[in-house]
Amino acid sequence: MNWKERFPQFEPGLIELIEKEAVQRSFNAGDVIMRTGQYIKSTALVLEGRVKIYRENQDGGEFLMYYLLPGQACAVSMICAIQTHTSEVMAVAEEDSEVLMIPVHLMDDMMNQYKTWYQFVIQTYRNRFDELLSVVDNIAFRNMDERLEFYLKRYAEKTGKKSMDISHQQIADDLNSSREVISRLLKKMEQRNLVKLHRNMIELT
Amino acid sequence: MNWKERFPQFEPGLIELIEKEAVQRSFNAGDVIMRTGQYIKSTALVLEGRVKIYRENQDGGEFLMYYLLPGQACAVSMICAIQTHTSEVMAVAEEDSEVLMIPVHLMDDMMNQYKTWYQFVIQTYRNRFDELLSVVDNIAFRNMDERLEFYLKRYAEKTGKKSMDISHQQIADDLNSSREVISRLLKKMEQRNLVKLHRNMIELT
DNA sequence: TTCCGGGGGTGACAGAAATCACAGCGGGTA
DNA sequence: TACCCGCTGTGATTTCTGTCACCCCCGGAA
Repeated sequence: MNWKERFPQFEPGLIELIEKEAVQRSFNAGDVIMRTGQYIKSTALVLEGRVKIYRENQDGGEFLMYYLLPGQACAVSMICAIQTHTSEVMAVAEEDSEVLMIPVHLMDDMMNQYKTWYQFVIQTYRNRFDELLSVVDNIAFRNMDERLEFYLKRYAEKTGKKSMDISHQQIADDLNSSREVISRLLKKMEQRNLVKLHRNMIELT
Repeated sequence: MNWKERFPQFEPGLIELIEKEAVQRSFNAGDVIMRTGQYIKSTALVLEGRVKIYRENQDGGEFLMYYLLPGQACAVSMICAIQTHTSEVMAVAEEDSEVLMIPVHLMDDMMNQYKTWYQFVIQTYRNRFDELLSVVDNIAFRNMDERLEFYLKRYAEKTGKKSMDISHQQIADDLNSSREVISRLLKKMEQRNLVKLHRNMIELT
């Protein structure tokens, strides 16, 4: 699939510029696309696959904030590009993914010259901001059992799948919890007929 | 103080437009400037005082996200203005405050016509996004004792004061915790010589 | 002065979650 | 086949936090 079909709203001049200056990169499932603290040279637009954005702390803890789907962009890379120049988050490919990398030095001109780009950036800020607000809701107001349900439900929404190939340990990492807690909560959910548990796979019902 | 001195970066045409269309409003300490779910008619720029932005949940819980100081604006009111049309947060004046209200129907034109406004909006998104990231850090990775320390330290930074006129109950509300927990943690901080406790007042040392 | 309500201290307890310990199971590899 | 390692289940224990009960203290109002 051609990348342009992911961004039909872009105007011709912008498409031409991106065509000339941007680089398309492929990542395998599990690859780290961007590390916390890494110098940011490009803004990333997702073309195919699915990317998870994590917040990390010093002690090796990590916390899944949200997903990026095809047609979406990393708001953080747009922000960091101009402010701090190093990434505040980690981006990981959850599936094999295609990503379009646009050098940050072009951002200013693109914002000024191409209205469709400007609208895209504003829209990206808005969507990610909204998403961050619901992340705050979850960790500020909800217990782990509700956060786990939200986690599974969101996965189903984002992927359209009703089964998840994932270990309890990975879920615990995403929620910054521990494997035992997640196992126990999943068992309770199974007793309530919300899920069926298998090895390395969870069926959502 | 004239409002223009708070926004020296604005260009003449923009100042003229704001002068003509915006309304300046005064709030007393404790006044609610905007409620969750309220229809948004204006974008708010803070001229004087200090405004606290809260996220609320259905059960009456609230959670302080960040402060707005003079010269800053509510990113949420910019976002909601166009997307959902109702506020996702609550804004409360912590001190007597002056706020400039700009009707949202002007936003589109202002973004297009006035580069200094556009830059201001982008900058606002960035700052609030960064602030939200550190909020996520705190509640995702830190225990209540560290969150309390962050809360006090941030207050000192934002106000430049080294004493806080506030009850333990109000702190508990801001952190979505309970009065007893905050009292106990403050006592421990006092034993470590980080604070001195008084009635309705905390001295930061 | 007395009364009363809000602020603050403290112990007892309950529930959520993290941690430790250990056992069974399954799938891949030597 | 035998082995190993990662995934899962489960009990015991501890820590953190929220909740309940009850106390005293202060300051303003009557």
